[in-house]
Amino acid sequence: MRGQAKGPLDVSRLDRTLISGLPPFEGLDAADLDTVLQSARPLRMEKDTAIFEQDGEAHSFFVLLDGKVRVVKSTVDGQQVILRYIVPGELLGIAQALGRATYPATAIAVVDCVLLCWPGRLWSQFAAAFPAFGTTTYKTVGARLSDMQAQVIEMATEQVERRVAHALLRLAHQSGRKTDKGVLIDFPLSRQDIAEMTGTTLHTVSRLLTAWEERGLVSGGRMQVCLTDPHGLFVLAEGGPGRT
Amino acid sequence: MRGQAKGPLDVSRLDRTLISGLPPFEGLDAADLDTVLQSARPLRMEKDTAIFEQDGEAHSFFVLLDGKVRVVKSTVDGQQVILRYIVPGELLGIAQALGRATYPATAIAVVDCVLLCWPGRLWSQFAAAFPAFGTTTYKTVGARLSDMQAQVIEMATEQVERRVAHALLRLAHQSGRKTDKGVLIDFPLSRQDIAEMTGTTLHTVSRLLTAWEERGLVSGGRMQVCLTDPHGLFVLAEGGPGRT
DNA sequence: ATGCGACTTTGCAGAAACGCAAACAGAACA
DNA sequence: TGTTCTGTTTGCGTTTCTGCAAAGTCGCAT
Repeated sequence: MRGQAKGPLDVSRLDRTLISGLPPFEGLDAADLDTVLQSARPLRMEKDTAIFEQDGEAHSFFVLLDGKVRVVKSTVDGQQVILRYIVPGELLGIAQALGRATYPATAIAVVDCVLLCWPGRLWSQFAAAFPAFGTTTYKTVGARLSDMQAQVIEMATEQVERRVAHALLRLAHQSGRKTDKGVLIDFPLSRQDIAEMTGTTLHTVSRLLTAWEERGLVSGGRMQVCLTDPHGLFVLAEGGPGRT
Repeated sequence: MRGQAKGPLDVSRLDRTLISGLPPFEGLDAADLDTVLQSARPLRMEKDTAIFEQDGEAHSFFVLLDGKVRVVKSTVDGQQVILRYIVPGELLGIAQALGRATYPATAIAVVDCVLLCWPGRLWSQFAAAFPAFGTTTYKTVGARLSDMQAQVIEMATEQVERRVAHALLRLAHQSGRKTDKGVLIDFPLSRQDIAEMTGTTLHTVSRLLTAWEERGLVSGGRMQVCLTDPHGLFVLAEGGPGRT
């Protein structure tokens, strides 16, 4: 079992410092945190396993402590769309907060992950007992609504090249790690994944990335993307003139 | 001043029956409704005027009592995208509920409208005093998040013809009126509007509609669309075989 | 070391949709 | 009753992007 010796992340004994810094629990004092933790259950998910599935009964909600999670929705005819990536500290599976009985999407561990998990019925209790928790959750939902609206607008008004550039910049911003080569997107990411984020095909993504690599904007690799010139990519993503 | 003699919609004296049946106020008793109404201000908006503007200070939230409202977002370079249409009984401008200080989009009266309006700071008071109000609001937000996700998926996976068909079916479902010719979309709707809902151009929409008219699926008119064969359109929107 | 499976690249043909431009139609207004 | 303005149609050339096919590459397991 790997991921066991992951530095400070020992969930064998739930300590309030695990969650004390996280946005959803901001404004809760030590006693509150302990209460919350008492009903929490730690959870390890291996890479490429599903944390919950679209249309499955929404039995629990989660906080991601470590790792990366991909939120995917599938169409009836089997196509997939990646709605967002979740990074440590974020809530996921909060169907309850929205009055839903089933999960609207599937969540998949992109790497080995550590989460905390609560029974869904506790959500309303937490929200009632700790107003700050409810408030920040709803802010999160509001932020996700904003994100989705932004994505709709992007897909409606921008063409593929810029959409892909934007997607990479967002990922780099969210999960980028500075290296000597540039900003590396810090989890395995295939061309297919990028295609599913931007509503295009892996072919087009591949062509774009090779073109960009020739222009020195990115450097690739199998399941791996590194932005060698983030600013150049930004110029391309915003109104910059196309290729000259 | 038109719209004045609009049947039962007399807002000169605010009566609790104005809002008693509406989803956001479900579960409030007569006294609660009166309390809510005491701080409400009725508002008439003429056709084509803005109820609130994108990035403007979120001073108020609203309930639409009569009319139709278009929610629009503009990009930096002036392109517009129609995010949704609001029908009577729905809340709008609930930026406060999401912890936002400014409106994320512009709302425009598509026809002459009647609304109720409350100062934004009252939102949290209402939510605290009338839990049902808060809960249903959040369900609304959740539903809108779902809608947006669905739209992202649609734009990512379906091509223009189907997107337009879906958009028309949604509008017909939301605001359709049965006539002898079929289901008429009950407010002025230009080709350009349809284009802005679906992320395409008015040219393409026009071409599609004429093609459909020839196949007997819709019948057009200036600022007006009528679905003469909703089921045929549905078949086209879902996986049905393209033109034979 | 070798073979398998996955991810990736690349070429080419063709479809989908755009962009421009011009003509057209209908409503509103004077 | 004309005139203007806004919305609509339509043709044509062009770009963008897809879809398919085939080959290449890399990591991993045996």
